[in-house]
Amino acid sequence: MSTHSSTVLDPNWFIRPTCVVAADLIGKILCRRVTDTDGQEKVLRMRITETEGYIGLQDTACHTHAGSRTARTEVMYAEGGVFYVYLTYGIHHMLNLVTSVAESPESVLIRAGFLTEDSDRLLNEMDKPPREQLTHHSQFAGPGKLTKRLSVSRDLSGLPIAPETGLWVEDDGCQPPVSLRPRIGIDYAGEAKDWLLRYIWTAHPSLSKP
DNA sequence: GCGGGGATCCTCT
DNA sequence: GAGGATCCCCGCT
Repeated sequence: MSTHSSTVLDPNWFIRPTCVVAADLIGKILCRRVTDTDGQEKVLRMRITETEGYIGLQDTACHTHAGSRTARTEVMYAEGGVFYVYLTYGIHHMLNLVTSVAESPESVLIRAGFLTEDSDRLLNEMDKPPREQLTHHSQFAGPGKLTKRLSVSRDLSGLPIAPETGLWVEDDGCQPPVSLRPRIGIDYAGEAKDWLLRYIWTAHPSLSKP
């Protein structure tokens, strides 16, 4: 049980420079409304430990590089405060939060986090296979695993980051130490692959990589 | 219409 | 550390 009070981040909170949002999101709580086995609505709460910024036209690792604008990437051109979800490697859904002003197609990828204690117990109870029930689920290291466990998929793309959509972010005042790293999995991106746009909760065990 | 590649993860060695 | 899973997306014809 948390004794801290949390406030919901308004979609307008994301209409700021992408690097600032990506750094500020470390320690915030990603909240997902789910239905448990009894048909009861519950909320899973995952504290964010790792993000990456993708900064639009000049960023060769970004889907909107050089102004590329397709049906998939259209939502990135919206005003900050909506989701951008896409499929990669044919398997994994990637959860992004669109940032900055309209026509500035940038976003923050959520890469890792860990469940609050209450949510960890809830997810264990919801898992059907007995073998899974013994597994400790609290660490969500990697963007594909994270979306799978939180049931995030493409149908959320373009919807607002708000409780009405069932996925939102809360702030309870947590301010962990943050370090910068190069982004993961973008070796093809020329000099942009070395940009320090990956933000991590310093030395946290839930990170996808140190 | 088609072909190649990808902001990953898991398994096997 | 290497490789396969698996399929949407995009660029080209």
